[in-house]
Amino acid sequence: MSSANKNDRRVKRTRSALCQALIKLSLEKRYDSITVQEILEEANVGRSTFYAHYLNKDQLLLSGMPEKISEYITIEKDTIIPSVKGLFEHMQMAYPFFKALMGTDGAKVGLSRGRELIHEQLLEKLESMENNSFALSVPVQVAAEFLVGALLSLMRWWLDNRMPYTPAEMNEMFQKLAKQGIVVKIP
Amino acid sequence: MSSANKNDRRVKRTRSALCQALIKLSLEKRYDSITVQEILEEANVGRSTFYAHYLNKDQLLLSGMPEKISEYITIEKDTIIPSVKGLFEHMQMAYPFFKALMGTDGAKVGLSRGRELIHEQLLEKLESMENNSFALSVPVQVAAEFLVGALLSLMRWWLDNRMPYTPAEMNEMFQKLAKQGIVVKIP
DNA sequence: TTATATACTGAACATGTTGTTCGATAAAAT
DNA sequence: ATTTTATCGAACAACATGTTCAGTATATAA
Repeated sequence: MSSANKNDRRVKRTRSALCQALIKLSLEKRYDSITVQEILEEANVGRSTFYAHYLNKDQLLLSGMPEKISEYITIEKDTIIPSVKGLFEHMQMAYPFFKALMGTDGAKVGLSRGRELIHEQLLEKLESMENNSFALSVPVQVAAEFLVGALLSLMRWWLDNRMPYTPAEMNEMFQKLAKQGIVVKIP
Repeated sequence: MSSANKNDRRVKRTRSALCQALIKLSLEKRYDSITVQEILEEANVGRSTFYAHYLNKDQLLLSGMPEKISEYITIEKDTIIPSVKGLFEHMQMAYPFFKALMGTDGAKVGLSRGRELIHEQLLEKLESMENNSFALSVPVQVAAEFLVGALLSLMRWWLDNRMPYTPAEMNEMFQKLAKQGIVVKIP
């Protein structure tokens, strides 16, 4: 694969067209049910050209994924739990892509990779947190799994429901849930 | 499909063989990569017979899934968050099946259905909770998504890591995380 | 602008999977 | 023993995947 002179206009044009086509299609139907054939037709690209660039459909999707989620999950001054405001903002900006990637009918491979990235990042933050006058209520591994699952779930729900809250609100709620739990005693 | 005299010995034998074969295979390789052909060979069942019983591979898997998770997520006397001890116990008993269903390399359709069932159940419990001198810190929908994701994530992690804690311990940790959050201040 | 390099096309191909059909056979139920 | 029906197994069409190759179009660089 990989003809790969990334600066050649034709290469950029082809890759872009394929990526756009996949995203467009994935907003119309289940990711699993999308065939390479359909992508080719939508993008007006030849079959052999596709395989000159990507190994398969999944690799095409992953090629559009940022390498580091780190930049979007940050620790802010007076918070204990990492902030995910930047993450939701980024999702908002690239909504169709993330919908394709992690929506209910999205790509398993996308969710899987996303989970890895977020897990990595969150685990690091949690571990650094432990040296900071705070202790976890359960083993780090368990806390990390709990949080990753919860966060991914919220992300997905937010995408599926057309982003019903602002990124700031989502972050606030995530903070509250993670830090204080889901329940508040009535005074 | 559906020859469907469920009492016929042959039917029971065939269905059982197919189900066992799928589970066995899914412990050896990724669910996605398992073909009907392989299942047939493993189960020693004819191709046409398979399609007489199930629409496809996914339906075969789902046929082994309990209709109601309700029985395994219960509300106990002095807890606020529903208990998931029974759920983990049930997973322990049917470990290979649940590994196939929801392990990292498990079936997307299985996870998806599992999510629906647990979501339903958890939402109901949360709503009934609200009438009971407790309030949620965020909208019910958000809390439910958060909890479902977190729980599924823990379940999957627990299966992937060969059940490193007892069901009672998993329940305790889930309770703590959900009720009080992940962090505890050092005294 | 011309020359060269190379990305793209499109069709053909082998391979593998899916789901269906049907007559023959085996094994249940009665 | 007879009837009913589940299973077999082979053949089939439809479709998707990934590869190959000669011809064409189009960047880039001189």
